[in-house]
Amino acid sequence: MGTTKTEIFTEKQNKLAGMMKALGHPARIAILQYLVKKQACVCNDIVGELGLAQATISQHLAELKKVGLINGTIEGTSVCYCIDAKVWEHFKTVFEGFFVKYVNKDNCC
Amino acid sequence: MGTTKTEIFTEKQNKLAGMMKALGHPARIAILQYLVKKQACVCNDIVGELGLAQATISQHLAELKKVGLINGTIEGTSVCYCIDAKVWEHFKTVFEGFFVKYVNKDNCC
DNA sequence: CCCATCAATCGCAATATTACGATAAATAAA
DNA sequence: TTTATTTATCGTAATATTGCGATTGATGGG
Repeated sequence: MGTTKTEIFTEKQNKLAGMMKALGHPARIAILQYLVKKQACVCNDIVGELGLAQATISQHLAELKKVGLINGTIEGTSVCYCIDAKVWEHFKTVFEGFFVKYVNKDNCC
Repeated sequence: MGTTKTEIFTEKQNKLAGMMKALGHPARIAILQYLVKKQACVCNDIVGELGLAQATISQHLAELKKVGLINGTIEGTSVCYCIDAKVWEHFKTVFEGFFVKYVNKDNCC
């Protein structure tokens, strides 16, 4: 128990849920919004922006990297992060695809 | 520790993250897809559709209800569920608003 | 009334997530 | 070389999530 039963769902369902989950934390939302706002690579002043410890930010960055939403490139002694435009677009498309499917009929409730 | 530090984020960031989190599990994705496919109120044959115990499904339904995505109306001895069109539309709009903000410039990474 | 059925809730166990201090590894500056 | 800075990782603690069996409360049929 305690583990999600991924084997009973389709690959697509698991993938979509994973994408949503990656965005399911305010720190990760904030990080992405910051990167979007800066419209450029951003060295890790993210730690200064949010009120979380460096180790915690690093963990959140790793999760965003895991789903491919951000890239990090080593820049001397620090690391620069930016949004992966292609993956960002993919997320957008997949999410739109999910929500577009519902056409409002006359439901009872 | 262990708790998300909601107080350091904006209301909007917390809300958006909460919405994403609600969709961050394949069972909840599957439930919504099923309701969308049926395009109608659906009594709890959802339990038969997915391979999860009744108690577990009930929990997932409760979470979807919590964010308002579905409504449940008592129909005799069973309960009928359907998607809340207004909230569905709201999710769609908010998600689109989040993703639209990124315009691809020439980034370094 | 008595029994069957359906769905929410309780209680529990297993696992995942969040957060942070401490440490390690890498590079830059002195 | 020594020191400072930056970031990933480790270890740990607190809390949340997932899943299920059992129970409860409600309704309908007999």
